[in-house]
Amino acid sequence: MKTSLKLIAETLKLSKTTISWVLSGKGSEKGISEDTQRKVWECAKRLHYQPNLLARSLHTGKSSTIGLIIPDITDSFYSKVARAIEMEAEEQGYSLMICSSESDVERENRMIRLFKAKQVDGIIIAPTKKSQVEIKALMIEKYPFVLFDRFFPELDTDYVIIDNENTSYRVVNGMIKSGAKKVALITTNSHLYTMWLRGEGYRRALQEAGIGMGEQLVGEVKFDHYEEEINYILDEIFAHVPDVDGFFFTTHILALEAFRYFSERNIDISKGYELGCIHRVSAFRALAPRMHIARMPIQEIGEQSVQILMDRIHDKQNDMDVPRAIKHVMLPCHF
Amino acid sequence: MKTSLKLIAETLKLSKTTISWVLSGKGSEKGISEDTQRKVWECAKRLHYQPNLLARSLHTGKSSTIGLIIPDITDSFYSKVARAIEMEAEEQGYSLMICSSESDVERENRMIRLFKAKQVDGIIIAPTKKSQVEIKALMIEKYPFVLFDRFFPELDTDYVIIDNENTSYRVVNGMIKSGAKKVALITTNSHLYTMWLRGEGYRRALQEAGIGMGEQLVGEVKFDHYEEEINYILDEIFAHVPDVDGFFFTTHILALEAFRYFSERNIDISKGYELGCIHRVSAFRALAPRMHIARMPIQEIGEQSVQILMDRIHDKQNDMDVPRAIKHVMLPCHF
DNA sequence: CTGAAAGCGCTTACAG
DNA sequence: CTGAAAGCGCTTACAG
Repeated sequence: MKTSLKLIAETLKLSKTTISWVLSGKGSEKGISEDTQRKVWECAKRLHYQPNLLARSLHTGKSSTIGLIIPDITDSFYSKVARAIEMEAEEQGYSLMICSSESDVERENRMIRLFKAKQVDGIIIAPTKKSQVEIKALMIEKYPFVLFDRFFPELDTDYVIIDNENTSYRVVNGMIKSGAKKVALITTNSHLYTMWLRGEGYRRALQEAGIGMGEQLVGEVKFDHYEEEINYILDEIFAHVPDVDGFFFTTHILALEAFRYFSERNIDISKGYELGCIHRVSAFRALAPRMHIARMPIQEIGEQSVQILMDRIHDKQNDMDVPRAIKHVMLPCHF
Repeated sequence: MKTSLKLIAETLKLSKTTISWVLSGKGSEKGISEDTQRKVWECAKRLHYQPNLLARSLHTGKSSTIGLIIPDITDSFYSKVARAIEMEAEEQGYSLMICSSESDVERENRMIRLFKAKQVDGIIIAPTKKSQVEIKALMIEKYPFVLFDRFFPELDTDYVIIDNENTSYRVVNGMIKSGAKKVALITTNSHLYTMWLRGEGYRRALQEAGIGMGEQLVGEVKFDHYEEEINYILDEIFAHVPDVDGFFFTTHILALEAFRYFSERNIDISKGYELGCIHRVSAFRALAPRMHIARMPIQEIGEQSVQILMDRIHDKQNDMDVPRAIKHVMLPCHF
């Protein structure tokens, strides 16, 4: 038989109440004798008692668990944020459930519903473009949640993002300062506001420098088949702008794929080209030590997301009538 | 008020029982009139009813959830296996909780206890070397679990691993066939049986080829500070064996770090060197397209781990007296 | 065709 | 100092 409060109570001929008080550390506070307390602890240990957290949560109405939904667990950016969130949550006494939406709206919606059904206390989401149905439901129900990395300008939710426009601007600016005159933009998913902003920063940098831009320097990669498509797109750029001397990648995934292309085409990018990218992966130090990189503030994203969520959770549990203001956190990248 | 069975029952002036039957799809089976069923569904939808899975699990004794513990969620191998496991589990009607042990035994033990307290139906673990306390507890309690990637030869548990010895052998053999004569081994964590076996494969390949080996060709990197240590270790190898012409890395992380070293030292590994590695990351296609790589059978590891766990879970739920035999699955890598 | 009742394992007012 | 009792939201034998 599984060890439960009841079993301990019967063994010791005490009530479940007493056992519960002692084991939850309220023994002395409730005035239970030292002697009894010792016996209870001893017995719990002997029978390897493990409280059933489901039962506890069912009663208390809180699970001390938060859910995290990311588009892709194998993406180094998201997995690093996941780790930061896990650490921060743990510090706050919460455990984390991680799910991957695989950038699939339906999957993401399912995950949100599942988290709610499992009574997580709050949810952190890096949403997919069209995920509004369940997100709106969360808003209506006042279910604690916070978005990160991506958000919906038309929805008034908490979110934690990086300053995409300015980050891009600074990276591209650095490339120009280093001598690049014809900088190409390699990007993807521009329908995401986050990605669109990265394009804006690129454009502003070129404009300010009085450097020409144009359709021919912009490569929009469809993310579904980026491996093949990037070949075509880079080929096109080289064909139309033979003197291209810089590539700004809006994500590390595109950059890595481009390196594969350069290698296959025997293009030596170590001279004559300036490269730029948002988010650093370790391979870059070998592939392109001189690349202009904006490092994601992983730690800060994790901490802020958890912190905001904690506030929402506590507000809800304390039944605040006047909710605190929506938080929009925009973090700078590291250079 | 939160929508519950009770609320629907009161609204419809029916019993909770009826609502429960209908909503769990057993309406017709239990002979509940079409009309009532329609009403129940309509009402549930209107009130946005979401069953409380905690309550259900508490009653049924199963949570339809499995736990996964990996040493590092940001490691591309583990995160890919995690994704494979998530997909496979979902197909079996289970959802997944992922935790990272950060290669910390105490953390891992805590995670195992937490999973049990949350009543997950089973656990999949890529264990840290010394994690035996809670693993043994799982064995004693007959709690369903399966190890992957790493295992304990002295413990009789289910596990899914790759054929480490033979994989290494084949990679190094390929390097030798391509002309390498002085192949260095760059490895780490050799106290892990898994890693030790990879060294064994290397040694067998050299031996069979009648190629000399020796202390000077073996670099054991302490994993804690591998970034700095690999510099020292590679420097040593070049110093003592100037004509070294091959490097076999037992993990992709070491290989990536070595590429950074080669780049910093201006060593052109594209000629005159054979390289080998277990597990492929996308950067390799740009860094060293000719590298000899054994690709991890990610999908198979995920599927097999989940499958074995499912069997254990079902056996337990059906109270099998005669447990089925322990499963040791050893998968080949892809070449 | 439908319902009353017990129970999963906890917590927590309330009572003495 | 300790206990009896209710309740969290479900499911499921049992009864009619």
